[in-house]
Amino acid sequence: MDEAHALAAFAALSQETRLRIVRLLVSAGPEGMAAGAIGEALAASSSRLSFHLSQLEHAGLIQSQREGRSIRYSARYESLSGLIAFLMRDCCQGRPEVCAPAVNALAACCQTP
Amino acid sequence: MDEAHALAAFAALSQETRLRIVRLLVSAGPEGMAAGAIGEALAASSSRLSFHLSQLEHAGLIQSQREGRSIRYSARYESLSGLIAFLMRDCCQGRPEVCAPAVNALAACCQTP
DNA sequence: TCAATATCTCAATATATGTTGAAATGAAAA
DNA sequence: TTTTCATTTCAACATATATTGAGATATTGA
Repeated sequence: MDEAHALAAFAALSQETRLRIVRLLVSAGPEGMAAGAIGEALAASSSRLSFHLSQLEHAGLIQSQREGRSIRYSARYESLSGLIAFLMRDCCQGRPEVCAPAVNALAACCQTP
Repeated sequence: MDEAHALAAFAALSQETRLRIVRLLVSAGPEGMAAGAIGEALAASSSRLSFHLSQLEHAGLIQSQREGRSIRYSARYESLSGLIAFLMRDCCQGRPEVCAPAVNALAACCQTP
């Protein structure tokens, strides 16, 4: 993850519809969801949804795969990880207590059974 | 961290100068840096810097404290943690391997001695 | 108090972004 | 091979954002 990619990713995440799409896909897991299902979940028109999905894909935050008539979108977890790592790089400088809250906050998501 | 705050934070991070400021302050530690030192490090004019610092502060990503003639800015680590947690909420759905890369990427920042 | 330093505010300008609705594309089923 | 379904493209419009330079405000030291 370099600065240009991080900027594109943050810009993509700074729009309501797109942030909702990403969060929906993050919680949908690696299987993702068909575009139509996403649009239904978010009450977005097809052209609006398509516009935002394409922005997210260009930013590298999601990926797509055709499946019959539908197109299935899923979160790219590696990009999200990379973005987080880029933002927090060198956060400690030898004092882990500084960024421990961030580490714990993220680790907590893995303990929701 | 709610959606509105997350959107404001991502919008703040989606601009080159502001992303650089945040990363500079993240690695500067809790003591932060004076506005002048930030401007010097980033080669930004005073009005431009002031504009972006104020956006970042409004977004809750940094905080300021006057110190004599200068104003010292520092990263708000709790906000960054909250943002990460908001983005990745429910990423696992019982399958920790899905978001383990993100957890590891962040934890790695604390092991740079 | 006066001058110097540090930072902020404002107005003008330029640029980028999101929404809508209609029409086009592409794949599958009848 | 025509129809149906799912998604994308396009143009027009409205809105938001970043930069610049000049001037204003606040704090300190002479």
